[in-house]
Amino acid sequence: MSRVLNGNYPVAATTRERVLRAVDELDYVLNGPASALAAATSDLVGILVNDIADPFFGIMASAIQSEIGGRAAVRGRTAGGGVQHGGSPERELTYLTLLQRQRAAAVVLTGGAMENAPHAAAVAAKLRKLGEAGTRVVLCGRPPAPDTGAFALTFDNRGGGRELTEHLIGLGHRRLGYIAGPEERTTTRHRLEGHREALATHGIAEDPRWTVHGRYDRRSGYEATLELLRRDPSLTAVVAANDSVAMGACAALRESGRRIPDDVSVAGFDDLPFSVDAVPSLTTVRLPLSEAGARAGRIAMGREEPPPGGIATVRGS
Amino acid sequence: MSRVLNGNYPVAATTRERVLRAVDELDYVLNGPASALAAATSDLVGILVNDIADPFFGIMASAIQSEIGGRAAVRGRTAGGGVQHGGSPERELTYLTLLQRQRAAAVVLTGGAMENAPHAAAVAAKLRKLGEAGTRVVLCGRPPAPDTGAFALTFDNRGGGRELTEHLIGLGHRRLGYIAGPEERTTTRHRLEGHREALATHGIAEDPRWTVHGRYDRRSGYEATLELLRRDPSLTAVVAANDSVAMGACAALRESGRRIPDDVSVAGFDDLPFSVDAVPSLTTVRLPLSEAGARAGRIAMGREEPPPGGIATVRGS
DNA sequence: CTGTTAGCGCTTTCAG
DNA sequence: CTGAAAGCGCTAACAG
Repeated sequence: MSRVLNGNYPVAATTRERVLRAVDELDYVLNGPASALAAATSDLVGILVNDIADPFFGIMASAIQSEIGGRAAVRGRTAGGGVQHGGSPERELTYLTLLQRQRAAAVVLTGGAMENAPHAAAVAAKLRKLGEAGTRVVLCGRPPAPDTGAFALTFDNRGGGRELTEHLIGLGHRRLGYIAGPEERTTTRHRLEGHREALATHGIAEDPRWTVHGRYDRRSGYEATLELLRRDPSLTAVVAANDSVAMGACAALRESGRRIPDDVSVAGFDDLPFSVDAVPSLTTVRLPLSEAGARAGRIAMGREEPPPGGIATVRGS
Repeated sequence: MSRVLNGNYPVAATTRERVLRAVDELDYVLNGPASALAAATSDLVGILVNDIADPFFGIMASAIQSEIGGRAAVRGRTAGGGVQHGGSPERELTYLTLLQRQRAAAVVLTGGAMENAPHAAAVAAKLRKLGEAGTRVVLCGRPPAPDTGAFALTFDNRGGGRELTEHLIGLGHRRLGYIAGPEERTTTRHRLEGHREALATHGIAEDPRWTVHGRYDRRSGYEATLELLRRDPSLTAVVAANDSVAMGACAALRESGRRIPDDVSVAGFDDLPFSVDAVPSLTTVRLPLSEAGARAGRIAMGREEPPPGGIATVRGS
């Protein structure tokens, strides 16, 4: 009987005993879809990531998952694997619909959002609809989505970008290359804005040759660095969109015969586990991936009070 | 009407048109649980991983997912996140039951299995039951589970371990430390057996001081290396359970004032993306993570013929 | 505390 | 080709 299995109803100890034994003998397993249909809610929570092979998302997903104990469903946005075509808008919506179809109890969207206007509007509409249907929506490491009812735990990408560049400027650098992420992504834009703020603050004029866009992976960092060096061989520092890109940059610099950090300094973003082993070690901005993920997971489960106003910036320790 | 949405039934173009418009206007979304209940099958496929924050699993999961397009559900076995207590047996079974409850269309179990006898039997029983219920079960990077009906795509951990150690022996090493993974794991045992085979082949007597067990993470590699050096400071090579462990080993060696590879050689396993950036670069065994994952995904979807006999060893390229 | 009953929203027959 | 009807296995509400 459902009453004993769900434990949300008074049952005599003796009856419970009897039911439990029967369950055991027939190794009966509750039918999830039937429960979900009858109760009009499933206990699934969806986690949307760009690419689960990327530790940036893996770490957040792991933290979220550890908080929602045994009912996770991580769904990749882009396929990852072979063709890494960056976050594909259609797929993001498709996955959201899938979760909506499953009547998910909660959905956590991780990482930066795409800024393509129509797509952003479509996602916002979808989030609102999910919220109305009773699904808790949490944005983790992603900017707020106004008027959707979604809770947001954001990172201070702009501030991080600014501090990183200020650090390099403090070291005496005046010609800094910048390898940005894909265009039309909030993460890309915010980090770049922070970088520019730092330059402006210190009266360094921007040179358009010093910025190049790429993907968030190592190969892209390698190629972009080659391009940067071609455009201006006198650069003394390279700021990368994230740590993977920074690793690619290091490889390209080494191949070009430059020593790090003697000839050129390299800076990254995210502070992924492998960064500490880069030799010589990388300057990078630590993002509280685990902390944010854990908190997002708890909010998704309704076990933690959402931040006042529904929005909070999670700071590194 | 379900007939047009599922497209598995002849419908007049005009009727379809009418339905589609209505769907659009009401932004109607199919009720997943209801479909699953009525049809007695869901289209979910579960992916079990030890720790999604570990790129070893992330890469496989990504590849699997890219093949099952839009119906993945990655479920972590151990929580990952903070306390990395290795794969917990109970949780593995719990997740399997969860998938069984959801009437998953398929389940992919990734990575090594635990060798604890009662637990292994319990898992085998569960897999058999899943298979009987019509769920396709695929083991990816995991040894076969006899008589369960599960398909297995295994890695040649033993052969890889052997070749790795032979490579080091070929370089002239005679005193090799070995940092093994957690005990009672197939992966750990197979790699270690390969290592020992290589030693035996070349007439090198094993010294019990040279082997130490740890976890599959960087910190463990760091600590184990310190222990190894304490036991025998004259080691000239360290073979690690995987690349993360190898990174920790490198750090410990450097701190102890040893140069790599001049004083001590280090070897890893898995060939994860960051390994290439370890300087000087790490000798490591490439595991076909993506290839195996992709194939496992296709088999799970019924889009690829399972290997003859249900078992295949996936080889690196 | 416990037995009974009416749906949940779909898929799948079975007749038109 | 299309309408109608019978469940799928469970939960929740209602009487005992």
